[in-house]
Amino acid sequence: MSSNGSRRREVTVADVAKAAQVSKAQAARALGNYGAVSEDVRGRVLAAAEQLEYRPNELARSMNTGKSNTIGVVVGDIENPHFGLTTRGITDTAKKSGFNVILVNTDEDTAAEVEAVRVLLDKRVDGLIVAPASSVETRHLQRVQDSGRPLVLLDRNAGQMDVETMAVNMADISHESTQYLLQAGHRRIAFISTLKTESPYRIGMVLDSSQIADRLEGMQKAYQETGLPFPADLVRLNAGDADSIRRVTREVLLMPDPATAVVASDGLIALSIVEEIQELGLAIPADVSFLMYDDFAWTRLTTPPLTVIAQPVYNMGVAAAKALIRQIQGLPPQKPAPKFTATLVRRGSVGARRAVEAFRAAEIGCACPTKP
Amino acid sequence: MSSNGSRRREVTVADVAKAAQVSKAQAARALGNYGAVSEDVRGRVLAAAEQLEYRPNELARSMNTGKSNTIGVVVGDIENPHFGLTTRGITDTAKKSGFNVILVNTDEDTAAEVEAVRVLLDKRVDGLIVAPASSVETRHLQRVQDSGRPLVLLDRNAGQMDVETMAVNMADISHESTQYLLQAGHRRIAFISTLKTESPYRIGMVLDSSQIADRLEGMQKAYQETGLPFPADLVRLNAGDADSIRRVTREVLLMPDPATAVVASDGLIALSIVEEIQELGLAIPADVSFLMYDDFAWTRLTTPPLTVIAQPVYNMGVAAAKALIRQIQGLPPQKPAPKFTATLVRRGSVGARRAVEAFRAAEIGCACPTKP
DNA sequence: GTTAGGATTGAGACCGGACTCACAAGGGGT
DNA sequence: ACCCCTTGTGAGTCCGGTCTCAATCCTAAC
Repeated sequence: MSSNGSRRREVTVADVAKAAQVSKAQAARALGNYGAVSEDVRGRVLAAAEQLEYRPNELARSMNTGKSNTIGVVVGDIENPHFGLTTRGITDTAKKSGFNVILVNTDEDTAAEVEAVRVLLDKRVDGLIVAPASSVETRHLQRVQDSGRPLVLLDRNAGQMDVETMAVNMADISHESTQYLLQAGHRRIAFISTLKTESPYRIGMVLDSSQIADRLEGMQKAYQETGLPFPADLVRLNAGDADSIRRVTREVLLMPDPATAVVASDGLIALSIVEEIQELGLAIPADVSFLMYDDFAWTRLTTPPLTVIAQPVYNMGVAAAKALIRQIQGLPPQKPAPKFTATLVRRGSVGARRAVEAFRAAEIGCACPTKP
Repeated sequence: MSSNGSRRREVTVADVAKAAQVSKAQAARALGNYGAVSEDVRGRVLAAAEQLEYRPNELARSMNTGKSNTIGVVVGDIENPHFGLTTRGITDTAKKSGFNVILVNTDEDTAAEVEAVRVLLDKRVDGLIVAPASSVETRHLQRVQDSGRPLVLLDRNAGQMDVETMAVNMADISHESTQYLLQAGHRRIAFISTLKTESPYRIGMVLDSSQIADRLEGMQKAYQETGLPFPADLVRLNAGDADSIRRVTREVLLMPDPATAVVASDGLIALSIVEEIQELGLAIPADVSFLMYDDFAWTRLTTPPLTVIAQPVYNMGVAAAKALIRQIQGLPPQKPAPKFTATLVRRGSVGARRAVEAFRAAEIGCACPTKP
């Protein structure tokens, strides 16, 4: 109905001022609610504004206040409910303080992350929350700090940078859950992650992700304490897509000395692993024990319900946003930095180790010739 | 070279111009890559920019180009993987064309949505993608249209507004899946949704959500064709939180003439329903058949795998972003408006109706027999 | 040797608000 | 009546870019 072709010029303070027969300065004061304005003028201006459907141009406003009331959030993958919930925590909190969120997805690609940070900085966001893809490549984050723009990290830290970081202590929970598996009799525990690396894992390798590094450290510590050798051959990284996750799962379960327990690095990867286990005809936990990071609601619906490592993801999002906003407002960081602890939720997917023979049988019966 | 202490003033074109010993206009041309600039000047300017680590202020740029290269996305709940994936489709597509995304969560609250739209408009986004909470309260969307700002809707339409809308034909798929359930012998089919309404459902009621309305229409049509009465008493709305979902589930399954099949309106609600069914000691599909909207990976992991209505959510996100960007660039809408069809994925949670007596038994002696 | 015409260039006008400054008017104190 | 101080007000600057316009160069054509 209305002509949309010719975009009508937006109404500005000047227009309102003219309509209210006052100076632009007065109109601005009345609308911006600052300075001294007589009741008479205020009334006329507000009426005119209403009449003309005036809406302030936030861009212009941001321009000379230097505040955009917008924060940038850079995550690896919103599709992953882990980040979905965290994002929810961030946006909920941001909204309460009048901030909007520009969300950028990096697909865990550092180059994309660097670009994202640059663009957000160019857009003059008031601050950034980043779940860094790499804990090593951190120059871009350092640049954010240098420019004096507030920054808060999520999930993983960035080298030895001194930044507020909202993350659980992965080493501890990994240690605890590995102990749990070891106590159940497992010796061959596989750890499968999407983390991209140049070469296959070997002990002592420097990993790009502090989070994964910590988890492996926790595992090793548990093994060490028990005096058992750490099965580094079962640490499988680079399980990027569903196919490679499934292939890796097959490998660790069908190899000569197979894994008797599998740990999934996140909720997305877990889906493919469990599917593959089911497809191999193996039963959880009778044949293989299973443990995953992140507690999603669906993990209670499988048979058996899955044993998981629950992380307070929503709260971490909330805390990250709060910390960032505090920084933006120039307040000092919260006195005792908030600590987040993950908890091992024992449900039913971890059982006692079974005799290896069963696996051998499975291997032979499957007639799988794959062995690189 | 690197920063000294704190907040250095941002480098501007003027600074670069001075360093390169040219006028501000020339520097701007060289940097903005427009107008005529000699090789000599271009070189000096770019060198100076590099040297000073110049970064353009996108705010200022947006201000007089009128383009912010940002689109606003307003959804009900990012936590819901349905929107998570859609959002992924939107951001992926937007990024390819150089657009950023400001994401706002409304919690399916119309007031919040109105506010969100206003704020985004004030921020001068180039266009909006909205999954409207209400198909009735659409003044704010009309206002977007009137202002000539591009708009694309997701999932649900808005009254009789003429807007590009990316959504599946819910009536059709609902009709199809209801037929499927009816053919399996089910007569008492429950439909549970979070949709907020003033009063309980009754036939002919005007619903706020076109999507839910269409689904119910499809169900009714299927019943009508079979000459069977539509069990309006089993349509349960307002199942907002986990508790009420569970309560409603119990109600429809334990009432005198109980439902023999349950349809979950979305993937989030489905979790609680299935959990409650399991807790009641009922078996799927032996005791109750189950069907849900949205195909999430985890639905393949339950025993039995769940029968679902798969919607091309990612693609709808992609299409919405494409359509919006097309509008922003002033191009005409895609010739044949893209059609999205949902598909019924028959897995294993729908079975033949069981004798009602079984339910009576379950109701009376919920000394729930543990399943095999 | 001019001269037309395109390539370069700098000054300055915007964009739409926020904010500084100079100045007028009104009230109170002495 | 005089001075001080608190409001109220408009003109104009600024933020950091884009873009117009007129002036200046330079080179090929006449």
